[in-house]
Amino acid sequence: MDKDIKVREIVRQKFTDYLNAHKCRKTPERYAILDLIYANQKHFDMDTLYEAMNESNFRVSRATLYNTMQLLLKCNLVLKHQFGQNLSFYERAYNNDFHHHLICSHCNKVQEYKDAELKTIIRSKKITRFTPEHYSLYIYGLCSACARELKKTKKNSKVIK
Amino acid sequence: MDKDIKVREIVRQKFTDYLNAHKCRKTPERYAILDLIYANQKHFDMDTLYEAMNESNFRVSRATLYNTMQLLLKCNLVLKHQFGQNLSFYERAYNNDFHHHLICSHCNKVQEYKDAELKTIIRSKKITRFTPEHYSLYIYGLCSACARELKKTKKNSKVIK
DNA sequence: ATGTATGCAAACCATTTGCAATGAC
DNA sequence: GTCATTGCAAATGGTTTGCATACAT
Repeated sequence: MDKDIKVREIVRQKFTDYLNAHKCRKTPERYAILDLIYANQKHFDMDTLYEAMNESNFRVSRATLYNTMQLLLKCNLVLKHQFGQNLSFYERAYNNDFHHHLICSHCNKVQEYKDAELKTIIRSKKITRFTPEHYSLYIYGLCSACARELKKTKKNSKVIK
Repeated sequence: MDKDIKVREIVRQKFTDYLNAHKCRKTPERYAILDLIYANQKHFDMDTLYEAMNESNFRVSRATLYNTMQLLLKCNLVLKHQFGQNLSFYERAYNNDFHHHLICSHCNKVQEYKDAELKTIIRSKKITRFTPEHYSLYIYGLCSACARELKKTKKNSKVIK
């Protein structure tokens, strides 16, 4: 798609600007990682990205992956999420359909949740002595499947007793 | 304070209810951990809690600490936060002055941020196929000290060039 | 030519696990 | 007495680090 190519160019440019401003080298590894992240849409973890990089024609080490990810986080091209487990999730930040996250505290499933009103209100907040860059809203609770399952279990245990 | 003792009794009761409902044993270790958490007000990490437990007259192992924390999380007496680093922070959840979190992406300092309007709006959201229990809003950005420092650095670098 | 970035392997460290001993029920 | 829970020490696994080599500048 035209749009995807355009996005790719824009984020490459933003990355270049950041690397220049911080006197970092513009290595092919760094751009290959950025490209792969922006070629896909969804959340990913480091292991998935590592595997995907290896399957592509550009192999990088885990060290480089972590190093690059720190740069991408610093220039706000990637967002990092931790949903209570010890695994970190990432997602692209530019041109991303903005959303919040619903996390099931029973099965740990994560769903995206879009709410324009919330987005607007949170962004409009003026905070004294703090300059916001981005934010994450995590809503923890029960997904419909787990709610159903738990209700069933409860009913059964009543019958048994 | 009277109020603190009352809170202590209430959360102990809630914990007892949970342990009974799940046929878990009511060990002194578990109550000692709960008491210590509710004797203090602020955020803490596992290491701090472990040290504090050891300094108190009730020594527990790290294994028990983690085990108990999982129970306290499940019965919503404790909240867990991860602010991007690999360290998890916790705070008491009952009778807690509800707040959001401002995280400086430069120095990683975490501040509490209270906003009644946000709280009300987020809580009022009806989400299809999801039953919310609690939520976390993390706002990332620059704290005033870092904003000032960065401005200064920028100015200096201009002068030098 | 210089020194940053890479790959590799080892180190790190918060958290988890296995197991024998303890103690709640 | 039974079996969940504890403490200990070892294992786990995501992330970081040290160092020699490669390569962007």
